[in-house]
Amino acid sequence: MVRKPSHGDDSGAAKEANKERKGLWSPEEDERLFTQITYHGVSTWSSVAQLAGLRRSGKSCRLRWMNYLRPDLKKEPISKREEEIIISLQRSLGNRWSTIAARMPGRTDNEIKNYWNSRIRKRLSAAAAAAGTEPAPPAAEEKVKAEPTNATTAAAAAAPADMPIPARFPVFACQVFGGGGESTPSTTSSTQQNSGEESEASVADSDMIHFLSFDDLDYPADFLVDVPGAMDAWESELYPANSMSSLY
DNA sequence: AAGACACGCAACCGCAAACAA
DNA sequence: ATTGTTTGCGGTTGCGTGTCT
Repeated sequence: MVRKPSHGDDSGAAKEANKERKGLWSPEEDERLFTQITYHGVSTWSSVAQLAGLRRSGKSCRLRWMNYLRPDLKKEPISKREEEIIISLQRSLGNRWSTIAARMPGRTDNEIKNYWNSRIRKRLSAAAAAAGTEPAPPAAEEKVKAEPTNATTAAAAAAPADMPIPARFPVFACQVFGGGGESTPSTTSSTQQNSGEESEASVADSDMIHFLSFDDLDYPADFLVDVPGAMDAWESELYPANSMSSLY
């Protein structure tokens, strides 16, 4: 795969004009895509590309929107706290980056995957090498369902016996576009409603993006994923349809 | 100052699942 | 039931940039 730094540079030939563009996105392309989705939403991604006048595949448009243009993305670097969450979720779920990302508001699967591959994995490997042990293998699907693991036990031990599973884990409330109606992109139209105060807050300030990040929590990262049922309880309360991916 | 190297990140690819005709 | 299309995911690649020698 060869990817040229081609943005804005279409070497002119007429037959090239109909060719799909690849490579980095230009600011103009970003603007076209953003405007198209903001004002008209998404029916199919290939139609978005067409309507926006972009010579990009629908797939490429989707990726650009999901990983870069989406207004609800966090721009700041991944925090220490978030890193703990990633490590913990990866241990429980394996390399299911989209599932992990769904539990980390404002973060994308690509971002988390990159962060894992470029930083955490190396660090864990180095630490394991220093300790003379193999790095822990990615969690298998069965591991999640299996008997409590050492990590689980450790986390359970770390959490006070009487620590209740919080009624509500950190709430992700995102209402990007005010007003609704036609101008509301379909990509956000399925934003889940939360019960209670958070949902009211998100509606009250409808042009703002609200996050209550993991950093606001007092619970240890392990606790979020290792206490059996905790995540499910959280997820099912916030997302009754059990469809985290429908957020986007 | 310049070349080599390492790292982070954006974006591609292939595949599988979901959906529509 | 079958076929074609679209979407979503995870793995991978390679460019751009910072750091080191």
